[in-house]
Amino acid sequence: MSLHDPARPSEESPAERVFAARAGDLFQLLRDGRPWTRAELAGTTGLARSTVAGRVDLLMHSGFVVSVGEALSSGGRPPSRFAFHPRARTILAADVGASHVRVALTDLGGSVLAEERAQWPVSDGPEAVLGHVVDTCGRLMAEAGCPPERLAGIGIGLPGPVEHATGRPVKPPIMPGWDGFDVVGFVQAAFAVPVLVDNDVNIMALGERAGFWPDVEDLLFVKVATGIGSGIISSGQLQRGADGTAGDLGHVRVARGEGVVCRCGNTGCLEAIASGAAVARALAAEGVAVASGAEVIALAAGGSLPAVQALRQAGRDIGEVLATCVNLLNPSVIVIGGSMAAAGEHIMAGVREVVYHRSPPLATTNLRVVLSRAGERAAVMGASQLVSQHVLSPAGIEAALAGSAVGVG
Amino acid sequence: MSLHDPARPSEESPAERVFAARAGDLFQLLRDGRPWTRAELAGTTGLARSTVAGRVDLLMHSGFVVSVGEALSSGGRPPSRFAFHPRARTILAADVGASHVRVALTDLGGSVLAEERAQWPVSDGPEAVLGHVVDTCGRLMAEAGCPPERLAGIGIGLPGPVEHATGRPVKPPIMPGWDGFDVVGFVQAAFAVPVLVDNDVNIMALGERAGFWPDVEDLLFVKVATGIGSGIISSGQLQRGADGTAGDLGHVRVARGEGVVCRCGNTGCLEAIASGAAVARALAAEGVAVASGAEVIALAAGGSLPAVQALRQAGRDIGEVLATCVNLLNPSVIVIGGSMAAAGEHIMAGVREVVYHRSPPLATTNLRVVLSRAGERAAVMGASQLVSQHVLSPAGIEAALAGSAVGVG
DNA sequence: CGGCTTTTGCTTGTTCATCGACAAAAGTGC
DNA sequence: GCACTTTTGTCGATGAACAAGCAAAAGCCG
Repeated sequence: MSLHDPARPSEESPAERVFAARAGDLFQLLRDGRPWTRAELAGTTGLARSTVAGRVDLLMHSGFVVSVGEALSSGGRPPSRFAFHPRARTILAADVGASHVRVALTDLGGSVLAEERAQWPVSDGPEAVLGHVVDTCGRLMAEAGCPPERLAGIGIGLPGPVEHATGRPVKPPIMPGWDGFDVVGFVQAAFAVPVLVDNDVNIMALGERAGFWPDVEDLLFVKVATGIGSGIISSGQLQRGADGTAGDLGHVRVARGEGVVCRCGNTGCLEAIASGAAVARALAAEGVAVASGAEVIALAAGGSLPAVQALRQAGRDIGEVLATCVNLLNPSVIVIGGSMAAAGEHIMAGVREVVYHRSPPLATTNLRVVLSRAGERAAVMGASQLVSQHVLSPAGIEAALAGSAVGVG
Repeated sequence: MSLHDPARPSEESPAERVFAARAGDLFQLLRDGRPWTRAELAGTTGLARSTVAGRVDLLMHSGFVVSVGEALSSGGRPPSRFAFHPRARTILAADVGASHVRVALTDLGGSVLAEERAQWPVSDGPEAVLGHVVDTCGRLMAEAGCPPERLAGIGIGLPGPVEHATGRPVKPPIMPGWDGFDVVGFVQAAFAVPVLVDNDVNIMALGERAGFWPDVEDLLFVKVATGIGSGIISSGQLQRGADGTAGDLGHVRVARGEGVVCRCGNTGCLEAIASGAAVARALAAEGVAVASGAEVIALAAGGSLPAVQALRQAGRDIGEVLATCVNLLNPSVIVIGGSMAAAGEHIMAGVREVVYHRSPPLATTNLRVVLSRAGERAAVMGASQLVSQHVLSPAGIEAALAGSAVGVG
């Protein structure tokens, strides 16, 4: 802040210390993963060395922080260094898609330790699907030799609107039987740990950011697959909107879709002309034998000109909507993900072409439009992130410290 | 949170108290304006009565809280009640428009105590315009008999992109000479108080929310005047985007604008067909003698059918873009403001027509599209809010308490 | 190999916030 | 008018957090 506040003339010694009152706050400094010495911590927080030493002791006993050898000596005894230990606990992350379920075991840093994917239609209903999730969770834990008390929490992504606070799906269009289902309760019957649920696109945005854009405060993740959706991170925070339906790009109207009927009932929706299914349909109408978005991608990879052109056009259509998003949200990174992102540069070229042409110069000088780097793992990474955000927050650490100290592997 | 955290079995007495550690935090409870008794505060915070009593004493000495008589006795000594005292300090709020300057003196609750408006083109440059602002500020303070030490801060809205953190305009299109100007420094040379600067549409959103939608977390304020812009409040927080240009609705492409050249150089911008100037131009081309948006409104008020139709069409065009915003941001309230909002229901009818037709049912069941209630005062109310947010935050209150205690009027 | 430097662990004393109790104040109800 | 109830302000006690000081440990440097 560049503000001048006349109330405080110059004596700042007591006010500066407001910072790290508890061990949980001190831990936030260590979360960056870099090793710290006690002296460095004392210096940046302004706390006494003895205080810092006590806090660090506490954190090391809980296992969240471990010693990582010594730093170079500067003429005297070398300082010992320690850092956040992501392996202190594990997280179960589940990505429930329209027709598949992916479950991963990750550490607190989001690194995937084990993973399993299965075909499983979400239309089978919550008990069946979540039953499978719970089974797989148990199996992954057992195989990895991870005792239950090491489990920090479970994150779950669902392919529809979710009321994040309660973890219940809200009138999801493609999840029959799931409306209002108590996902948290069901899962906690098997694992007595925090369970966090969110929309799949939202957690993909979280995952992509946590893994590859940690310093970006305004990021838009666009999922292009059977449908089209987005997760919005503004001011470093996931934005869910009033009803948890924010980021619904699929049913935004685009000029070129005029007259095309969408599955939502309206006409002109982006999804009706640029989703994987829509592109395949358009090509099939031209006489090209394709039945799905995946086949279009395969064709384009093989050099088929119509397929390449169709993908590029889909990119332009998406870009049309993204240009509006840039005007509206002014993100610094737009990430294109989802299964259709496998078409790589074909779609990207179309997106970039329109976005950079249609957006105001001030908002595009710092704008990057990139392909997802997390790929298929974006969702489980995000689900893991959802949990680690919760568990590693100052309050979460305090709670863990107050509870039993769990040993580290 | 409905989360089950096994780390804490049942003994919650020390953890519950984490809440209100300082007087600034306790003050946040009192900010609602309702009167509280000490017992109520102790009950909701879990603090001891004696502790609460001390905090309240501190706050009353600073003047931010005053006694407001006694509550009804329930058989014993009646409890004394106290509440936030908005008159404890005053705020200067300036709304710099393209061709006018409005300066208001408000209290901490945002109530306007005195106000002055003058024609003053922003193109005269920062020294001239801000010189006028500072002069007017001084005059308002003197006339209201407000001593300098009662002034809590100054909020300023400017008609262009502003880097909020530094208070400097960033390449503003209609403010020659203002690019990068140190607004904060200039004003603080005259008044040694916090000075907060932001985009005018952003503060209008803040003002509308603070005054009329205090409980709404997701609000979109749309200003329709010479240009078209918006201020976005998501998760209760003003969203400025990566470069401070978020909410720029004016240059979003709309289908009906195809081929119409906008002042920004692109074609198809919303502003080129739906702003006050654009509507007037369109009517003039049809042979109706109008030169400005204000004249169109006057004509429509007089019953001119072409004017009414033109306004309604502008509403539809704006609604087209707002439907996209609803998909993207899922707000619970959209407020239409700016000078063209004086056309009232003509524009609103068009907006509602399209928004409710084009947006998904889940996002519109709780959506309200309303006219600005703050009207011309939205900007100064928002500027005031910008300052009060800063000053009445826990940290702000702590700082004020640490400084000198100022008497109350 | 010994002096020097730097970190570390421990201990001690101080400070500060909070709590609980108690007596005075200020009402109600009989 | 008196007993009872409820709030209020004050006071001492408790306990946690913190800063400072000191000796030991563990490396550099000559």
